[in-house]
Amino acid sequence: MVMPAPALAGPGGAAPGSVGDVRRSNLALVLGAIAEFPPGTHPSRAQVAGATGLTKASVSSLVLDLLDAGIIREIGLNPQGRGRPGVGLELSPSRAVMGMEINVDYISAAVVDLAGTVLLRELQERDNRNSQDMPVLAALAVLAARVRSTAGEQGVEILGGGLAVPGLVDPAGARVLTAPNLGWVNVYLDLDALLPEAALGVELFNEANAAALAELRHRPDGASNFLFVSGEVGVGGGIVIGSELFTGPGGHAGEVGHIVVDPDGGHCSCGGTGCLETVAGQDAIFSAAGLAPEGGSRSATMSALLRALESGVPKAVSAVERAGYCLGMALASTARVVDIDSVVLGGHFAVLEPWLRAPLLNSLHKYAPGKYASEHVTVSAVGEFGALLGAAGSVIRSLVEAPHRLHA
Amino acid sequence: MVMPAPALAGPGGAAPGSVGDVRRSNLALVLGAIAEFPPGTHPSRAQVAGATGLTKASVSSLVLDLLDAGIIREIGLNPQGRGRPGVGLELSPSRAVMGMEINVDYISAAVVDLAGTVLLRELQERDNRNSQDMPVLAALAVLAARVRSTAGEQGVEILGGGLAVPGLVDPAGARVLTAPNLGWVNVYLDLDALLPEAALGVELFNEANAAALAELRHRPDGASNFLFVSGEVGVGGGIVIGSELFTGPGGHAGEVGHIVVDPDGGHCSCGGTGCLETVAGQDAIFSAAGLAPEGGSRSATMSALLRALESGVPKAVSAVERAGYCLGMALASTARVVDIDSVVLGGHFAVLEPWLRAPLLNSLHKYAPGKYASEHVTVSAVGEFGALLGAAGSVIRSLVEAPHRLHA
DNA sequence: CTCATATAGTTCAGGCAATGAACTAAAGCT
DNA sequence: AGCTTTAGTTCATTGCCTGAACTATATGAG
Repeated sequence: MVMPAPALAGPGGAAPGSVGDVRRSNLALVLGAIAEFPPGTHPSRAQVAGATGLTKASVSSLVLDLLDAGIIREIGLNPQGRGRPGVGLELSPSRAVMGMEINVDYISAAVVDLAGTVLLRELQERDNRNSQDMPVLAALAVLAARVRSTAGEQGVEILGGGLAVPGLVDPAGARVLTAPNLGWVNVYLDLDALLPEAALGVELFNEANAAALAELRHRPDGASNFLFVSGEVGVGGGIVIGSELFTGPGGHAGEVGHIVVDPDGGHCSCGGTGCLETVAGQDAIFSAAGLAPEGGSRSATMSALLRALESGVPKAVSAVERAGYCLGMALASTARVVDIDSVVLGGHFAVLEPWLRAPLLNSLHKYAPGKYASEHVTVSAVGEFGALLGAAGSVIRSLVEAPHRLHA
Repeated sequence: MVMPAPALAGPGGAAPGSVGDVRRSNLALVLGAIAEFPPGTHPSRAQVAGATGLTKASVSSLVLDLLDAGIIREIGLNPQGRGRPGVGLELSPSRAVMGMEINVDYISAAVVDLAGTVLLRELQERDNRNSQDMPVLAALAVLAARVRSTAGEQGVEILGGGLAVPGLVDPAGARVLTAPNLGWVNVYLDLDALLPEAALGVELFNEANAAALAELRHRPDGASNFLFVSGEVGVGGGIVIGSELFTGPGGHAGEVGHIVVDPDGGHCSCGGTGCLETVAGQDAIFSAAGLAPEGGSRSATMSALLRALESGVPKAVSAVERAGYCLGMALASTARVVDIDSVVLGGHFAVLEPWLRAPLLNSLHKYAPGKYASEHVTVSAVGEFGALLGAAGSVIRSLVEAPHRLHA
């Protein structure tokens, strides 16, 4: 397949292109090629040249810049059979990024190296329901500082961070627009306080979006177009198209939890009616299954639901079946709107998949025949740490795509 | 606002950037600046330099290339008050593109100059229902040749063309995958036969997508994010985000006609169940209104429907109200998936808007409160020639974005 | 009428980045 | 030991943008 001709500036972007942009672009190209080599194998400059289409001379020069910036390092030799062996190149293991998460029941921070490996992870239980933002952020800052200093003792430098939050966010403005389960509305987060003096600062992400990005990286099938649906208290989603997160014009695309699946249904927290969330959200499933969400923690209730399903309690089974069926309707509509035909189930959808799967497939077959093959309905590969990994991964990726931001 | 840093090659695209790409990119930047100047005003090189951020020297050189390629021309002088007057630049009026359309009841061809003005238009009635593709294409080729020669007599050269078809298309493969109302399934179209030896060849478009692009250009409010829904025999749609058509990974995004609005509804031609099209497509509305679509032409039936609405025939009114209400549900879901909050109604939705509007707004308010303001629900500005204009406009735009394709 | 001023557009030296060819380096094979 | 093969570097060349100097052409003041 022929690659599209590169375009320097978009049609709207009135940025003039100069020769320096070429270097920035090629720097990213080279770094990307090194990053995308199968883990364990360390490409030589010559291999990078082959992969990128650049000449050996250019690659040598670009690699030098990346070495100077400390983003990559040389490691060992790489015999190719005959001839002079190449010098292996890899992403520097002493540079890393911090993934952070604020969720309803906990806060968490992890150090992820540039290759995507989790070096350290700490989780701190904390009831953030209807919490104030300041204390939560302060607690997270303490946690982050501790993890950071542990990493520092191992010679790992933190370049930047990503924070995932369960709610609608405005990344540019560092604002959480609304996070119903935290009780936050339009709060500004002082992100830089989380990682003082980190070279790249801290970026903000929606939880489901971040998790979708983590899936992208860790999918065994290597799919680059899919919808990630995350069942939590609410139902979130992230759309990945062409290995990119599709955020829509306002940055809030993929909110599949609020697709209408029951025109005559009940009210939703979003103000709408008959949203998927009112059928397939945790509270909805619990109450339809006859389990009280109030008595005890949410995870305890989930365990109770699983026990009920295993022993075949009719009310529980039909609650989950209804959720699966309605999820299918929402996915059918989504397929039509964004032309996607593969789904990854996360959150409680992953846990409930054995019971959800059949009604989900039925429903997909009924409402969008031919769109989703059964093997394209899969379960999350990253599990509950998806948001954390995705937030970190996204920051790493933006670094790989614009390495010139690191002094070079 | 700070413009995003230009990126030469995408993350996936393994195309190396060389210095020549800078020129290509800047060529497009300059041409785009000239094209986007308010019609009637002809910018000077100095003004272009100001608008693009390039130096006067670079602009002079780039403009020279564009003049040589015949894409622009110098026109008159442009006094700026004091000082030497600038030389006006404009898109060449003697270069044009042909927009073509194959629809159920007609074929059509128009010549559109680079500024987007329609110079010539011919429409030929023709019943293409369940037609063979070859004769239709042959008839269109004859029509196109005639229009082209008329244009040639006026000194206008046709650089390329765009063909809009009511069905799913594969533009790269020049294939119509399925066009239910033409009865076409996976037919290859010999597009180049339509405009032999045109410099840029002929591109293929989905009708609703092309119409969406035409809206983009002709919208009085200048909106750059909206959903265009076109009511025809089927219900088509085109999503415009950031002034770009959003096509999705497979190129078939925006098929809002097959969003599920009635889970217990009837079968749809797509194989699904309860699709919007089964409620708001022309045949569905006609039959719910008690009008026979068989007796007489479709436009006659539409006239009958309008008369019935004007005299308040209850069945007709409620059929259209139901269509509007269900359209609202589909738009509500679409808003959630792609984060769009503005709609343009085309096709019969535009004609029926006086009766559709109230139920549509009610439904939007109920299912997606706060998403669509009333003033963001508007009627098509281009009318029935949208597909034609959009197909041509898209070809023009791709030329403006890659002018180096013309010998230069 | 002439000269100062302001703006448009061109010319030219300088710098930067990629290229391709020539060259050096370091292995395996015979 | 010598040939071959592959990795990586050096260097002259080319292309493009930039900024400064320069030419061209208008208005307006004296």
